[in-house]
Amino acid sequence: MMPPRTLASAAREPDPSRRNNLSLLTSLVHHHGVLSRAQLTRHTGLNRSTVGTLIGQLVALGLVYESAPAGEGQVGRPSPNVHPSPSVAALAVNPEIDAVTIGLVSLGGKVQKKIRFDTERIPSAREAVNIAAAVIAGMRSELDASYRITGIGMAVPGLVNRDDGVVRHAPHLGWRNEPVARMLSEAAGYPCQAANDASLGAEAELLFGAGAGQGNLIYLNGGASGIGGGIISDGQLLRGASGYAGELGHTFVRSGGKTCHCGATGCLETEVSQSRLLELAGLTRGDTADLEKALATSSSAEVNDEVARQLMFLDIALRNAVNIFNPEAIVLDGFLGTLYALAPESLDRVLLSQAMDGPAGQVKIYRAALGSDLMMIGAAELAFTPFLADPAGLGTTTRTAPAAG
Amino acid sequence: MMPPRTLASAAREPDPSRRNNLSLLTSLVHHHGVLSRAQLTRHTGLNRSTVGTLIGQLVALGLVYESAPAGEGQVGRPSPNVHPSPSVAALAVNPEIDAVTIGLVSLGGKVQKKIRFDTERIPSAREAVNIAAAVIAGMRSELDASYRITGIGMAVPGLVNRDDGVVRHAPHLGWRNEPVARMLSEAAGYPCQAANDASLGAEAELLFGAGAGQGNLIYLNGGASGIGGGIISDGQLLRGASGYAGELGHTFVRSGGKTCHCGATGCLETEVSQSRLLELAGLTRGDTADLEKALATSSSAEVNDEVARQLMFLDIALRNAVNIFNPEAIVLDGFLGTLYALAPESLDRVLLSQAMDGPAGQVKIYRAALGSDLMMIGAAELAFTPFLADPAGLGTTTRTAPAAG
DNA sequence: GCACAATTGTTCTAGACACAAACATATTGC
DNA sequence: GCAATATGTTTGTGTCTAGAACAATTGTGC
Repeated sequence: MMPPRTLASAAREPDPSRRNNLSLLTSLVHHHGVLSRAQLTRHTGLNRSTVGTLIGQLVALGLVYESAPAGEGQVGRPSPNVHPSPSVAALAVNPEIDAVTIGLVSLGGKVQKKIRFDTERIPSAREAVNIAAAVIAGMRSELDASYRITGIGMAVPGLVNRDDGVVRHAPHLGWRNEPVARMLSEAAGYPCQAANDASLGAEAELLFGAGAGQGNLIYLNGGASGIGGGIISDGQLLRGASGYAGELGHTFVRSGGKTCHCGATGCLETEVSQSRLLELAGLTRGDTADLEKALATSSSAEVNDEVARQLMFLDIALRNAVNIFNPEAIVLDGFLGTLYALAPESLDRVLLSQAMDGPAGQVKIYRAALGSDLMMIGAAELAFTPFLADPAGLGTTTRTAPAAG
Repeated sequence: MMPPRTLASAAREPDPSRRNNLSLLTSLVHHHGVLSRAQLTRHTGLNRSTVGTLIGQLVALGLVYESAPAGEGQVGRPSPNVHPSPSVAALAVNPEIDAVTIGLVSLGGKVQKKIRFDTERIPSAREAVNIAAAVIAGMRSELDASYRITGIGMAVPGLVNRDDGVVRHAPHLGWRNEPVARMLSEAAGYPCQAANDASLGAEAELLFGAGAGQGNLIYLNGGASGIGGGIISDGQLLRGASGYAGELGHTFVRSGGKTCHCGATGCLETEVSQSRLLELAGLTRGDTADLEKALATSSSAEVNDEVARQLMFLDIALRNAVNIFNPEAIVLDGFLGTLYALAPESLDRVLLSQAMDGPAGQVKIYRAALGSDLMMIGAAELAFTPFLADPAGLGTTTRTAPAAG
């Protein structure tokens, strides 16, 4: 019953051990930026000669390139540096209430291009997809000429089923059950995956930002449209059964609080909000940067009270999270970073005294480091992940002649 | 041609791929109990012939044995069943406020022996270790004759640093900074690891109990000494930076609540407690079984109110946990299982309406299934884990001489 | 009952791969 | 310059898994 064998076009399957080792090396280079061959040998524990052949294969595939050794300081033969190829890249898409941002991120986490398309009103899923597809179509000739695209990653502020890329509910965008990944994939012609924006932010901060190197971190982002969270445990993003995990914005922090749009009462997101701060600071419209400036210079008692109140609720949520996760780091982004900057010692102290001895002992709070590139890097990681799991697999998908970086 | 080579005493290191495959097979057999060779072939995706040689090696090592095929129903040559060897076993130790329980659990999760040693007062760490060591010494000749022991696992109700086996703080036992793993290891002569009891309970329920087969579950246990929790995410126990993760008993559920022994206010553990229920039910002393009987037959309004109150707080904690983890299952043990049994539909309904759409959609609540064997199985898993990671490695460690103590 | 299909264990062979050893190369320190 | 050190490179070897061919065992159709 066996016809000759599987179709000849099928990619040559390498042994799992080879695939695993290539994946390991590529991931290291991607996440560290530059590493010497000797460093790679030490990090992987592989043999010198093995690393040699593996790097050779990666170079032949065009995934990394080697440069002349730095050549100073060390005794012994200098080891060439291995860089991620800038021509391997992923597309990133981030729809928000007032814009759709499209980015091009190359291996190594470098944002090569970022295009923010402002919208007059909140975009529908279809509109967001069309905008993204149009921008990508515009870049198409450049992409085909100079890049190998691993796919598209989409960061959506809402509940996203990571398995099928369906947005279950994005309250601030007003989306419900939108299969955005499939829509964008069909419209743009690249494979696409979607996930919650804060989860991707957590991943980006873990790999390239404030939490670099930590295995356990909590990322909390406060924006115009609420509070999102992402949790990294043991180096892995917490996904949950469908990829909905991480909704720390709906932590219970107050008995008898207002009803949240999620249906419950006393959620962190309803008690701690940027809009209330903006209002008190006398800013009718403004972003996080404006807010920070206003709050730092304000001496109004009303403002100070509100800041203290919000810090108290933030503390309850963080205490909870620390007890549950025992993280090494907490990364605060957006206006939550602003709040923390206003009174860092108070939050540090309260957390230390109120959370349990063990978990609180080591935790450190950081402000986010990646700024506006964060979402692009996080979303791109979504498209890099399958590629990193089998770097040689992309070889078969290679598009027309690339130019060297 | 062959220079000295590495010292002859060094264990023969198999290739990582062989080790990995042996580990995979052994874990499957351990967690499923019995599997046919054909099933193993399908589950692992390995070749028939490869599975053959691997099973052969495991049989030679005495880790599994084969039995005659069931021989019915299926067309084709019958495939022999592969069983975990009952002679491979781990020791389990669980100190509590009124007893120390020592168990012997064999591969496959079967509790072969369980000895409960009642204590007149709360045991100190030294006393608990001495009791365990004495019981193990008593079993020593039997262990040496009929078992291969992978090690000792200890389940402690408190914060345990999993890396070094130090109990940071066990409030109900009154232990602080006790290096119990090292102490017991020295006293009993077997390698020992320690972890939080509820975390191990979660793992046991995942592998052998109510949550079998689920990748994401939350386990909550309510006992005489408070509420402990364990979280399984993507098939892995959440450990956190030091293994302290999972303290769901200290989730914030009430503004202005009493101060908990942990230093914070409004913890789940202070609002939902077994002792208050026992009191109202008129039981001066009693365990969970007594309580369940009393509550089910009681018609006192006072009791009903208290049950409703506790259910409300439990719901807040569960809602939080569901939003954060997006689990498939919640497993309630101890008196929390009792509470749930009293009004299952109310908890189900509230959870569905108050938690966010996505995460709550799929979650199911179960009562724990393993009963009193739970802690033994969970603690033993602690000692099985390193063995399962390298099953062939144990062969070299096989004991013959008993003297160690 | 007997032939045939279906499924699985068994044996043998070949290809892939990582490692170790020996050799080559490049830099530091004296 | 020369030794010491560290690393790239080349070559051979042992291990391991997949695949093919064959054997064994059961169900099914006539």
